[in-house]
Amino acid sequence: MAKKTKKKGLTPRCEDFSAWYNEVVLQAELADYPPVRGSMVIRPWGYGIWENMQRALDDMFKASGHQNAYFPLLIPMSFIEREKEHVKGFKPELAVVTHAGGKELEEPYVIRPTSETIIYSMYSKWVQSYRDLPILLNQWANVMRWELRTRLFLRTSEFLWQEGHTAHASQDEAEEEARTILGIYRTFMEDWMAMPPVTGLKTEAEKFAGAVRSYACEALMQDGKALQAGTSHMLGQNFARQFGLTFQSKEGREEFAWNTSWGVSTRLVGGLIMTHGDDMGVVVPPKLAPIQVIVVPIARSDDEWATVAEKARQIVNTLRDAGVRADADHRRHLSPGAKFFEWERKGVPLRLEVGPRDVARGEVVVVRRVTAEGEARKEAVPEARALGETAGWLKALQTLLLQGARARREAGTHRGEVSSVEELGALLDEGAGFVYSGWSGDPDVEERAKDVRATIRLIPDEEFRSATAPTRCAGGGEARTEVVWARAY
RNA sequence: CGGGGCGUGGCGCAGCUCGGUAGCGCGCCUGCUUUGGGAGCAGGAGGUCCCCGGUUCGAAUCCGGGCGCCCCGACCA
Repeated sequence: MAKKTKKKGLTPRCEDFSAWYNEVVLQAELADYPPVRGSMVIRPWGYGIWENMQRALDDMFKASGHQNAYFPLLIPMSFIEREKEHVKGFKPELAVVTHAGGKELEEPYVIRPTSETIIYSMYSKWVQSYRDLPILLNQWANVMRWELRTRLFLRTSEFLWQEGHTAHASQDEAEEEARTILGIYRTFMEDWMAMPPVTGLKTEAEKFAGAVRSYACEALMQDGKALQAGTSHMLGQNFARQFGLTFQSKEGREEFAWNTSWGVSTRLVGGLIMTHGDDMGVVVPPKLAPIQVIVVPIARSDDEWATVAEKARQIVNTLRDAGVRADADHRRHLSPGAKFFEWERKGVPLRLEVGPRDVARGEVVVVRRVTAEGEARKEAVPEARALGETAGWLKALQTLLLQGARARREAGTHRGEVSSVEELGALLDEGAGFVYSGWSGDPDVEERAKDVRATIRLIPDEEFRSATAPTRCAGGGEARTEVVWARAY
């Protein structure tokens, strides 16, 4: 059996993480390559995960006072060009529509790489007075950034995301909004994805093009690389100035509004894979799994099949009534073993096996996709108990995944004095993921750190900072702040 | 954008050096037997060999040109 597993299994993560990732995405049927370079088809299993992410996030946005809206795919080129830093950041990766209706357009349209410009131009129409503020909108959309090097979910030319865009009457309020959203992202990543990020502020070099400040969630993947998983920007009045987004204040003065924008994308699916996946395949946290419990009937004769299939249906119905996303695999042309492998590859958290023996004994065999230390992977339990405890098992699995990811993040975090770029590079070479160090604030250090492929991921928020602040700097100079270094996706 | 690799049934590949009937594994279809960790046997379907041009009696194979994709590095959610 070991031989067979080896033959049909995935490239082990320790051997080639990148190959493992590509294989797992294809073999778990999360996504596939379409005939268009750099883009992807998200298959039902992958899209199901994304839909669950969307639902959770959407609920959180709504609960915090945001509404959804939709803005156009095409943006006049002149809009993108209006904010100086913004255009600098995006110009190289724009896809431009120059022809339509059989004619060359007078002004080309860009396919949105992000929607700040068109949205704030609309806000300027809608806002006259401070009474019209704040505007708290979000849109679920696709965007396009012409990427040179792409990877399924992690970086594709077209991707799906949500982009929130808000306008406020004061800087404080905008600042608070940006921080609130960062908190929502963090909560979502921890509670739903079981992917605990570090949060903080981006450096000038790493911030969003056009923003005053960018905040981000950075998660540590199993291979020790950091993934920027969500960003929230305080845009100041940069866009408001360019698009005439003004309002009359209580005092009667005309003022520019303060904006924020924030987003997470289908990249999160990639993060999920690289956080929890193992050499058998994907592991989907129960709260995001399109199918939480897969019931596999096992039978020899047609008679047996009739019995177990009926039992499987009953179990599925009972679980569904209890709010569990359950399904049964009634395909008869596949052996049970083949089904086991398939659903494990796809990362379904729990499997219930129902064979003639089990039915006779009033039992089912429960199999966990991941187990805690000392916990049985497979056990036969009375059917009634299984049905009663499924919700609890799923909850425990969710917790277990978060604990595991937390432990890996801690194990991959290096704290202590780092006094040179070379030392930083050595630490990363030795397997460190997040390296905390002091920083002088000099962008030149960031430039030099590129030699060891390291970037400052964040100036971490208070709770992530080291107990004793570092005194030395990764790149020389006086330590003014603590930063988190990593090699990043 | 630089470097590397690859384009041959749905997928993974061999064949190419040395030109001559297009092959293997998996998958797929049919039938029978199976089913508690990737089922077995028998029969069967399925190909503009990436494209264009050249050489040749004859090109998957040799020559020229193009296109596409994947992987590794610099920039980016």
